[in-house]
Formats: sequence, C-alpha cells, structure tokens
Amino acid sequence: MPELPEVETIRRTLEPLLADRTIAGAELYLAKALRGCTPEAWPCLVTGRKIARLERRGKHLIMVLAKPGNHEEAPLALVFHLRMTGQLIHGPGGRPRERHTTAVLTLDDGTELHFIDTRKFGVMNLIPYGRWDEVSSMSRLGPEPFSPSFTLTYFQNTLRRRKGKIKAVLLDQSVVAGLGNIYTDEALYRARIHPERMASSLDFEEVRRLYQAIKEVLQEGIAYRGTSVRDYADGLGQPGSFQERLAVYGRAKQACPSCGQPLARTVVAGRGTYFCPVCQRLEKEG
DNA sequence: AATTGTACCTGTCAGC
DNA sequence: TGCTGACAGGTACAAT
Repeated sequence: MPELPEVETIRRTLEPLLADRTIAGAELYLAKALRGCTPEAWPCLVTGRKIARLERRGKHLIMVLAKPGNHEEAPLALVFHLRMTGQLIHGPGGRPRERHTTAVLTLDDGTELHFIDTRKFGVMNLIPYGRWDEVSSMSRLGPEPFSPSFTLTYFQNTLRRRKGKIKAVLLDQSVVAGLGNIYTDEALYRARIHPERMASSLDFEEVRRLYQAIKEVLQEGIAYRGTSVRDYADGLGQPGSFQERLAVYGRAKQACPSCGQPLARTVVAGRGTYFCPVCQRLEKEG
C-alpha cells in the first residue's frame, strides 16, 4: 500500500494528534508483527512514554518515544512498516476493533491509534532511537529523494553500474528510498522511459528526466495526500486523491493522456507494470 | 555480488 | 450461487 507520499501523509495527519501525548496503554493482537522485543515486554516498554514526534524514512514511520522526567535516558523508536495493506488510524477511544487489528495504542487523552492490517505483512520494531541498522528493511536504505544527498550525479553513477531493468532498480530501496510500484510507473511515464530498459543504458538526458520526474511525482503525490487505489487511508481514515491523477498505473487499455494510444500492462521484476508503448519506447527512436 | 523466484496473508473480482 | 485463479501499494530469503 503505502509508498513515500502515503507514509508522509499519514505522518503529517498523525503528528498534531500524537505529539506530546503520553501512551496510556498498549495492546498487541498479532505477535508476529512485533520485532525488537517480546510481546510480553512491549506494553511495559511503551506505556508511560511520551510521543515526542513522528519521523519518516523511506516508507517507514518512526514514532519517537521519550521517557518523561528522565532526559538522560536515550529515547526509543517504534518503527512501523505498513507493507501492502497496513493502516494507522487515530480516533476516539472505545470504538470497536476492526477484524484485522494488529495493535492498539491508547493515549492519555483517551483517544486511540489502531494499527490495522488485512494481509498481516506490516511490522513494528521497537529499538533504541538511532539504531536503524536493527530494522532489517532500514539497514540498506538509499538516500531520501528530497535530501541533498540524492544528487543527479549520485543517481547517474548508480544507474550506470546497475545491471537490471530500470524499473527493478527504482524499486530497490537501496538506490533511493520510498518509491514503490505506483510512483515508479508514473515517474517512468513522465520521463518517457520504457520500464524494461537496462538501467545502465540510459543516456544523460534520460537520467536527468527521470531524476526530475521522480521528485515531481512524489511531491505531487504528497500534495494530493496519497493514492487510494484500494486500502490506503491517512491517519484520520481519509482517502487521498492522487489516484485521480494517475497517468498510467492501473490503466491498461485506456488512452495514454499524451498520445491517445492504449496503455499496456506487463510484468517487470514480478510486479504489474503499466506504460505507454508509444511514448515509452524500448528501442532508440522509431 | 547481484538478480530472480517464492513465501508471507487475506480479500476482491472476472470468468465459468 | 459458488468455484477457481489471477492479482493486489512490499520485503525477506533461498536459489541461481
């Protein structure tokens, strides 16, 4: 489900509701979703802690947990990865739990944060703040797409020495953090690059277009509060609207917004892949 | 070392 | 209706 724009939207909607709140209670309903401590220890470790702020790294949402009254002690971080269908929804206390609820945090104002995940792939990891290497999906994370370290030169050098197809390379979180299946297809479309092109075969102009397209499509995704194709909702349970602006994802056989020819679907890197066979050619010119 | 396939889960939808 | 198979926003791990 959530790629960078969705996780960022969740972060922004939850931050004002959770920041400076103290965790009053914690219940775990799916033990396998918890990493970093035992299911028995988890409620004790998080209860009584204050949520200092929410951060994001790639597709990870990081809840920073300070211990009130003890500023010497290093904070903990509860790191969520929602994978395909995870949701984090804040609301009033005492509301009934949905069927696939992984965990519930109760706050000192009586409200609750529900971690709901139909497919049960989502995980949360309790670690000392800063020890990101202890979260397997964070240990080899590439640069944030909006950080100064994600430069055109870095991107160019990285693509040049990679073997696989460009789509597979963009989905690799060690290249750049936060792209998933939807925004990868949209960025490739905007840059007019076929998803099966070899990454190392892109010329400088193509790399430059792709670099720009990645930043633009992620920025727009955030501006439109994420893409709700099926399960995604923000921290208040509200859908995003970027699905209305998708050019290619999920639109096989529909008209290309640019040339009007039918869009195609294929499978690349094991993922459904949407593109325009006319605007995104595999061969050099035609 | 890096790339590909498969597993992890549940739900939905198209086709028969 | 109900069955079957394909597919779904992601990652980990085994096999190559």
